[in-house]
Amino acid sequence: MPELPEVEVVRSGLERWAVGRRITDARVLDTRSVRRHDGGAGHFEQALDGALISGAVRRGKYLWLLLDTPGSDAPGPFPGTALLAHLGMSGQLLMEDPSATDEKHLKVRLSLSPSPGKPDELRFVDQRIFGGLSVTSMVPTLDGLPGGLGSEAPLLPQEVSGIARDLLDPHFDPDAVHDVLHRRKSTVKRSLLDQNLLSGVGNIYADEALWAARLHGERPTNTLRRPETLRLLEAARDVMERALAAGGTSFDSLYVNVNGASGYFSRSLNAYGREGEPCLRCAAEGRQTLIRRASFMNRSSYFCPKCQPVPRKR
DNA sequence: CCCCAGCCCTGGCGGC
DNA sequence: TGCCGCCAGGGCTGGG
Repeated sequence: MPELPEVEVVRSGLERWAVGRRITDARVLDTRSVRRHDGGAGHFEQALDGALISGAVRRGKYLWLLLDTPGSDAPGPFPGTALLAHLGMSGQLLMEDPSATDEKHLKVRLSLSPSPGKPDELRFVDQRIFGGLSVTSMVPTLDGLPGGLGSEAPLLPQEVSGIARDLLDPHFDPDAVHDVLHRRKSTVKRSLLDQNLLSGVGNIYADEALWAARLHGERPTNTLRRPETLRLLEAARDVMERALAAGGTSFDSLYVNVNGASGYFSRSLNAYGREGEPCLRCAAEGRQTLIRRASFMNRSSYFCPKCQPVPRKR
């Protein structure tokens, strides 16, 4: 289940292996993987044909390849287009030699212009088809700041324009997030997962960040004090940075990075998935407390009832 | 503004 | 042994 660190691993891989090369052929093998593309699979293929990949950019869990398309105006104020990708639950972007056997769930194949020492195919593989690709137009960012990591241009794919900056973005503003939270009538975990407030945090890292910051996910946001918000955001950033340093965390064996190496990292999580197991912080302090699981938005939340006390009903 | 249910989808797994 | 139903996940839509 790729979350932000895994997507960043993919982005940096694409920057190294795909940027500067031209797409010489695009083939959609399963139209469901391009269902969000306006105009259908044929148009998707046509839009990529001959395009030069000039950058690899990410915001939250969205990543995109900047395209210079032949026949369009030369680089300049014209925003251009991008190949936008979301990996969903099980998406992979793999650089492969064309002779490599097709993956069972191969959905899209892009042939790239030859480049010494680099594989010539970029493949999109996706078992569960929650992810997808589309070719989309770029629009200006509202704040005039760079659209994401990997580009200084103040531009974003149109679909990403409503997605907030993520915790690894140099322009992320924690104080502004606190101000919104304090005004908002909601709860902390729900807001952590709100991609319009901050992006890139999924269910796993939300639980890990809450555990690290000793906050309960049902805590009303309007009771948060600024230091608590900053502690929580810092914890979330820290969890993601550590995962990124390790090459991307995932305990889903489906996930592999852009070079095909598994991003699996067997570091034990502190909260997520640990129902009935001891809270490690409590154990270190000489207590035995068991991690609890609760239903949340058709998913699960894991927390320590001692370090993360359930807020009183108001 | 906020919340929730439902949908997209596959395959692993538990239960019978 | 096989079949069925449940579960996991993010993002989006539409309705309350």
